[in-house]
Amino acid sequence: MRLATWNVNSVKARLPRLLEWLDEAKPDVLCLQEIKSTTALFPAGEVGELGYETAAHGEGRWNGVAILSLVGLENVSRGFPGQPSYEGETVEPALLDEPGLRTPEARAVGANCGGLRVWSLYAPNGRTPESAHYAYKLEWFAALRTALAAELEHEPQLAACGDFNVAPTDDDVWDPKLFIGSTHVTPPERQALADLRALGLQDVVPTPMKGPHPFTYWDYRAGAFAKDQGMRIDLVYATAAVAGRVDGAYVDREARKGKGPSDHAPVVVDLNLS
DNA sequence: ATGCCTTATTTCATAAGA
Repeated sequence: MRLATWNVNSVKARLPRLLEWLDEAKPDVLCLQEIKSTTALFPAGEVGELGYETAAHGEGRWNGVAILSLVGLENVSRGFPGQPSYEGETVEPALLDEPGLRTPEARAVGANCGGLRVWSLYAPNGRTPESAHYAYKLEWFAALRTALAAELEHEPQLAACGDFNVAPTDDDVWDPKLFIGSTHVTPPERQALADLRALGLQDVVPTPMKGPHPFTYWDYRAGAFAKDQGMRIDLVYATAAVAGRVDGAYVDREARKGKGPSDHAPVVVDLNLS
């Protein structure tokens, strides 16, 4: 089974490249993040022509996740139990009773695909360590840990894939000195990843294909991709039963090149599942 | 040090991303 995860930064803007990539890489299961589309407007018909079933979970302008599968798509979960809503200082108290405002953001969708329990996850950015968004990010990870712990009681083959918005180590950012004081590298964020690994999930580190670091994200600005000034924040966290069946894993940096790319590259994991 | 790009939207300006 070929499993992949890709933050596409708008499925609408990326649709030609998504279809091209599906046709070329032929993942059996693809987790998408930042679809920036409603569930209804996801181009399920277009990917369906390539044989993919779709489980989309979107909200419109921001966020949004999906799973595409050639090998079945069952027990779809939109969001996870206990997933927090953002209730930061930017929400007017008088609006807190508005329907929808406190609905959890579309940051998680799960499904069973060909014997594998798959999650497509888009962690909150956090903005700055002082921000309410940062506290929300840590709450989100804590709730995710609880939800995954419950599933792991009965799902030995599970892969939590997506844009975790945390670089696990200093080797996962192009210049650690420049990230001092920034989100994505703080000890509490890295501890949140360690807490997920403590559930028995293993970080499936991909091969970079070029250069020493398997970065998965490069800023659009300042020629960051050409200078390989990136970060590894798109991760596949797999149970031992899955991680022990990895035949290979790589970052498809070709997908970051050319006209109209996402700022993230896909991570591809080949599994030899029983 | 923001914002050297890019996206979507209550669009010709803003919010957000990481």
